[in-house]
Amino acid sequence: MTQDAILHSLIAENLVSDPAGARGRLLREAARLFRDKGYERTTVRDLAAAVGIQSGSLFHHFRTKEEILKAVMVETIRLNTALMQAAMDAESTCHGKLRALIRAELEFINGQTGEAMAVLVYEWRSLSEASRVEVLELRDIYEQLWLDVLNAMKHQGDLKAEPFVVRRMLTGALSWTVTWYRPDGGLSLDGLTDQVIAMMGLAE
Amino acid sequence: MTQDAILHSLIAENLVSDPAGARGRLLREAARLFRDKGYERTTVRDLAAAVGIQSGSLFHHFRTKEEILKAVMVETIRLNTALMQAAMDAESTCHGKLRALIRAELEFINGQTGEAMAVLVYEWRSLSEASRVEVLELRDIYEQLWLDVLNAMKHQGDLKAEPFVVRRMLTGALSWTVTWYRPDGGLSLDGLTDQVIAMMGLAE
DNA sequence: GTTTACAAACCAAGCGCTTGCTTGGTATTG
DNA sequence: CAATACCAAGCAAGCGCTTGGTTTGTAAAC
Repeated sequence: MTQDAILHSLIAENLVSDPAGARGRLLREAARLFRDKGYERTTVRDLAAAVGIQSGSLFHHFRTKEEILKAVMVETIRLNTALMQAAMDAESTCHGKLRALIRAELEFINGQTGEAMAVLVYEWRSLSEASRVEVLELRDIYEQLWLDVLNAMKHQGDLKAEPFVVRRMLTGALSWTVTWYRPDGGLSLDGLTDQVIAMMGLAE
Repeated sequence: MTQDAILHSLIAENLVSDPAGARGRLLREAARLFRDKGYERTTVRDLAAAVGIQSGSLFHHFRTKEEILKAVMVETIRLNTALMQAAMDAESTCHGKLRALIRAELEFINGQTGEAMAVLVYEWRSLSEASRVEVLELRDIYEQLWLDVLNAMKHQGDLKAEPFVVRRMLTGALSWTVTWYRPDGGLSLDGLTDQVIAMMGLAE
């Protein structure tokens, strides 16, 4: 299944919004604004202007501003979990799977869904308690993909540190790339993935 | 020089505020509130209430709310740069220096200055352009300490990846610990430092 | 050792503005 | 001809910050 096929099957199941639709376009703009200015600094007037409607009209699509934030996060996790699962399944060895996970997450963070990923990582404080629970449940599924691979590597002796610590370190390290890495610079995404593998002393 | 001696010499030079004074106490509470709720969600009324004064009285000490944020950041960098320099100077080998840097940064993030460090890392978007320049200048000094050590290790062959990439990965990984690591749990700060070294394949 | 002078620290009140959101009505679409 | 999508206007609340006046700490003057 191609990335595009995965996206469209999720759209068909109503798990993510069609980026071409009104709702999808709003979520895309919202992600960009939330990342650039932060959720609190982004006003409903900003959001409305970004898609060319009046601020009041937003509330036909979402009951509250926070619901927009939650939707950005939920849809992003759903899509990226599916994409990541597919990327991992294509590999046979643990080493290959780990590389696929790192590569995929770097792509999420620095590619098309980058705005939304940054929001997911850095704006969870702005979620209400209820929304937080909902988002965390989805995140646990995503995280389990990582832990399964890292645990296997630990058993094989390829990994010296504790898997859950390593995953958390990688979460921080990879998400932080959004603040400094530019895909159009001298370092490609594959090159960046190589650097992470090398930093972990796993290069062949 | 002990950590306490370093702190007091900086206070004497008027580079950081005495934590016992009115200004110091406010900055401490501000750091806590900014970390817990974010800068935007924290109101001047929150800040004033935290130190037991009226909101308007804040503006005798700081001209704007943003000046409070800047002060938290600037004073934190100044203190931590001095502490880190001292921790590094106490080591002779590159490996020892790197461990000291990692250990020190983990301490900054998860210790007493933890609130302020989290603000420094995650709230820079709320700074005005002018303040940002000022803070970045101080940060460059701090970062150079890391790069010097990592460059030396690269030359010695202990490090396979690019120093500037490694530093940025470590920045993300270490600062992210604030979201999950609890010093009173089963893992000590030294243990956590060991995990980082092990993850980099540098354990002996 | 009391008085006087003065600045720093603070309070009570509130101004002007922006915020998220509501309302009542009008196009547009199937 | 209903449902959906939207607009124009604005409300109530909360925001950063200002203002005019009072308390408090301190140190010289008597």
